Amino acid sequence: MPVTLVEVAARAGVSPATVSRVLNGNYPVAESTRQRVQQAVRELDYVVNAHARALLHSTSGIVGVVLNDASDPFFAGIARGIQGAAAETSRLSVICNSEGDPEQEFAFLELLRGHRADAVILVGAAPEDPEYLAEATARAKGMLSHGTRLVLCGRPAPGEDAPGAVVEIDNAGGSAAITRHLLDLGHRRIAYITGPDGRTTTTSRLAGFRSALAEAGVELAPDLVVHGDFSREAGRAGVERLLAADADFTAVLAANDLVAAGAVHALRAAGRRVPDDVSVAGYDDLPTAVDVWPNLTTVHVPLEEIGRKAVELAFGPSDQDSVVTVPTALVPRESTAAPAAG
Amino acid sequence: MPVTLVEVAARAGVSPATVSRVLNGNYPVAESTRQRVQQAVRELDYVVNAHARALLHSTSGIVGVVLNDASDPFFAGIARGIQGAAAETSRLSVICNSEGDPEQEFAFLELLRGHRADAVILVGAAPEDPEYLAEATARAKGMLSHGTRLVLCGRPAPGEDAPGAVVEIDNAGGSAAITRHLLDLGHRRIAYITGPDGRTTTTSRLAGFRSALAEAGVELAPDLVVHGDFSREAGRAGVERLLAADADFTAVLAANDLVAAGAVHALRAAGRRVPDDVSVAGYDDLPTAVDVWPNLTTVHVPLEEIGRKAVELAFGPSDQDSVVTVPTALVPRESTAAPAAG
DNA sequence: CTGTTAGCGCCTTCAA
DNA sequence: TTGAAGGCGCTAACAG
Repeated sequence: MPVTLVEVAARAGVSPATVSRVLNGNYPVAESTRQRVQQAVRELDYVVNAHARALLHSTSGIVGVVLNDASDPFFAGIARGIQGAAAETSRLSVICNSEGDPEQEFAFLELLRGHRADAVILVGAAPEDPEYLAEATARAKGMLSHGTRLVLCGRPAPGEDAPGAVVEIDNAGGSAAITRHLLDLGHRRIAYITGPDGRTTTTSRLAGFRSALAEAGVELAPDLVVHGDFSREAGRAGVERLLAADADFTAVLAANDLVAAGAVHALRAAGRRVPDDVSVAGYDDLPTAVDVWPNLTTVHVPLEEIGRKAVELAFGPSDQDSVVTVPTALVPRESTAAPAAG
Repeated sequence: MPVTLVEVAARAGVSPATVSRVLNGNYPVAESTRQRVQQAVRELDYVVNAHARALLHSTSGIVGVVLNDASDPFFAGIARGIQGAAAETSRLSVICNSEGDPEQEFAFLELLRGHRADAVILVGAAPEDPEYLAEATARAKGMLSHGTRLVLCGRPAPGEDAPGAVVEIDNAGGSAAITRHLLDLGHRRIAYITGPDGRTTTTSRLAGFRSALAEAGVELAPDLVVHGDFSREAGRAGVERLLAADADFTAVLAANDLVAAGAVHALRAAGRRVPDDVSVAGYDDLPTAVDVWPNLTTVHVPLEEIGRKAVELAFGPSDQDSVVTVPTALVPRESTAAPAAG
């Protein structure tokens, strides 16, 4: 149904090759001929078939992005950066929501490979399951050997020998920094609501928290760590569990800002004032951190920049695999304060 | 670099045609042959070249989504629905952020046409500029005549004769409903912070507000309508302008929840309690509506469902262009209450 | 400067 | 049940 180059050629009274040359502009064509061709292109409303072109070049101009859920503000931020950087080089970014399901993730990888994506960017925490790791590494090798660049984004490289570039977030560092912030305010009994179990991000953020406590010589009561995921609901449930267990804490550090938002709610519902009675801190500095009242103290993660960096690595000149670690920064706001005396 | 079907054929000791038949499964092949072919496919880690296939079928399996900004929760919600529905039919969704710029929007349309997208879904409010309308209508006709389905989502059809399917949001209706909610609580001096000027969504939400007031016989002071966009900042600035002008109001209705969140902030900063001194209401029921304190009274818009509906229209059996209007629903929460006496 | 030719990877007749 | 041949739309050689 769409117009083809041959039809344009016929209309302009030239050969297909000439039309192609006008379109691509990498070749001398007489001005008058060019005019006629462009005229015909406009009249027929012709657009080159990207597939036919991809067949020749074995490059498609598409960037695959595989993430848990693009409507989650964390992923949305990164995806935005990727999309922007890709668009600047006339590349199309294809977003695939894996819902955190490895099977779906692999299925999308396959689809993208079929479309000969120039690069695939895997965003977000990875399962720590060794079986997954093995499979992922194998897939990664497959993609690379078939000419698709692979970038891991927000997750560490699956192993020493695993190929591909990596944009890591300094999760442990940021987590330690915000923990020290709470310690500096005078908190000693800090509860922690984790992310989903068995994910790299969860582990490293928790590790940062523990290490900062250890460094300060503060012991962590085991009942102060409650498991959750990255949702508001987890924050609410986490605080409710802490309160039900009558746990003794003056601050809550949450795996991310959504969890922190949920925690603030639950605390308020239980009649505890934030930060007067309990301080709450989050992570990621999502846009919603300033919707929460009091505004969340959190750790800024430059999401959009991470996305751009990933594209840069994907198409950068460097042929060797590189690892970039993006720094994080403490953002003190109103949800944290010194603990009440006593 | 990637493996081709011919190589698989060679490895399996059969002809390319046979491999193709095994892959597509629409044709009888001897069981033993099938086995050998599948073996070869696995060994070589072969994936069909989607471009070569697209060349034959003139269908690509991709759905283009053009929106302002996928990291905006409104668009993110719709995009999520689209992506889910598309994935269920093995289609890839390509997200393009136009940043609200018509030129970029058209550029993406061009790109998507080049990729022979099976359908293009245009999401979000459209400029009301007649020049834009004309251009958009022309483009739409072009796409359709070249075999790409077009669905407008969250914007009205550009005109009577404009082609394509439409998923409309009942903006005027929802806006009228929430206005009545405020009226029922006893508010008479309601300020309104609008969306960006000259956009269909802005206009229809404002119209709903006005019509509900008119219906109730309440006159609207012109200084109570302040212009903004769909951001938190606009909400903040809007309230500050109202306060600076010493405007007389007991409630603020915002164009969406982000604006409402900003409004709540500014009111609190000015020492006005919500809802005791001033009620605030939003629109869209974005996830962040419950992060705001007090939780926002708003109008629920089924974003994900809208996305799914759009895909349905795009690939549904119906050949005629259809218009679906998605209903909205009032969600009363804590940010609205009866005005203080006096 | 322009036209002709061949082929990218695959699928679909048509024959065998 | 399988193979051979042609062509989808385009571009990169190679002539002219």
